[in-house]
Amino acid sequence: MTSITRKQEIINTAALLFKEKGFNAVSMRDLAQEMGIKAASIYNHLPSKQSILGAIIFEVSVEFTNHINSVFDESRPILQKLEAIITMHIDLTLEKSEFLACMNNDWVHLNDADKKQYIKMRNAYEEKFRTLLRQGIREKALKPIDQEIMLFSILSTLRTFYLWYAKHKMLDFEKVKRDLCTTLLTGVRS
Amino acid sequence: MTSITRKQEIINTAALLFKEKGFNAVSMRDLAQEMGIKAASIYNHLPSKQSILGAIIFEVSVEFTNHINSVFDESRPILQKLEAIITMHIDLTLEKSEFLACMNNDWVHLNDADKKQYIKMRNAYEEKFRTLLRQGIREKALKPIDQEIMLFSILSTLRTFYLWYAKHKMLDFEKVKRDLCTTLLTGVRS
DNA sequence: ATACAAAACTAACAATCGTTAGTTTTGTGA
DNA sequence: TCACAAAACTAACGATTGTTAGTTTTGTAT
Repeated sequence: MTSITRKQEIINTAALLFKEKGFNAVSMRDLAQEMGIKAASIYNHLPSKQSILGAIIFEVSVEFTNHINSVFDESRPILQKLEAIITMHIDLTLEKSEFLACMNNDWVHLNDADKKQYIKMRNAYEEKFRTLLRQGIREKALKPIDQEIMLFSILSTLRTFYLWYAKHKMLDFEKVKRDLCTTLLTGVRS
Repeated sequence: MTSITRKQEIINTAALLFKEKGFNAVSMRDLAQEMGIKAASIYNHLPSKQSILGAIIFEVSVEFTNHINSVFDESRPILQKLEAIITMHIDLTLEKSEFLACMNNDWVHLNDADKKQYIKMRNAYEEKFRTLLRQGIREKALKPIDQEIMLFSILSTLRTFYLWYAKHKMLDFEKVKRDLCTTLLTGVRS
């Protein structure tokens, strides 16, 4: 199975380059050079440039979907569920920050079919999140604030966490997790 | 002065297109077509494609810099200053969301000189923000949480607020402002 | 009506893009 | 050693890119 490995190598390298320059600013020749081969050789492993982007994005978006679904179905207090989701975002950021960056910035450049599916998955994810927030408000665990603003505020922080991670090379992972949970859930004001 | 007006028209149109497809996915011919002219005609008003991007980005980044500087120098309680900054971000999002989108997504594609200057301004902005947070912690107005996490959490929400605004056509502006301040400062937990 | 500048045009350039076809090299198992 | 597949290569294609040069149209003030 050296083929799958080679294919995955290309995808990983592409994610790295896409993160730094953006999908459209990276040519197949750039990617090939980074791999130490010629551009045409890439097509022995993958059918198109857009398919590489698709592979990158779905690799993480599927993970997000699976994780929120399993958390959603557990029977735990709301606040613990929210903490679990936040932790999951942080974990994924640590191990696949380039993939997350691509997903955030370059999903617009997916082909029509992939884009449609991605948006569908993202909407489903947000809907699960919204449901949890609604439940939290109903149970008086959360403030009666507009759920959309809550959702947006938390998600935008989690989604761009990879930018922050790139700068601060994560000294104490457990403290970061704790502080971020505190900030997002109970705010900064004392 | 119809020249300045025409130039600004091109810049505004470019911001709109760049927001939707990204800098590299918009050709000069795309932009020209949107203006109802030919690509070459654009060069009567602006020297290059990158200069358009520069004009867009510095138009807003200068505004951000000026506003935080004036808030910084006022003598008001910390929490009021933070609220003023949040409000400023919301206001700028309302009136110039395309410009903000370009700044967030496409600053990487500035030419070297412009990019250097942009990063410098952004760092200065963040440093002022950090100083305010530090002061807030010292005065016990804010929780003794890692300042970098506070800074990142608040800024990432404010910076991507334009994404949210695009979806929810802002029914009650004052309520949105209030709820966002509450969420960012005191959190969602009741 | 004339003069002049603003702003559009046509035509083309060199470079680069994603991709294909066909061929050669490399590595592995029988 | 032979066969075969994996994975690289060369060469080229048609399209598109940002940009330039030179020319014509449009609008305005005298």
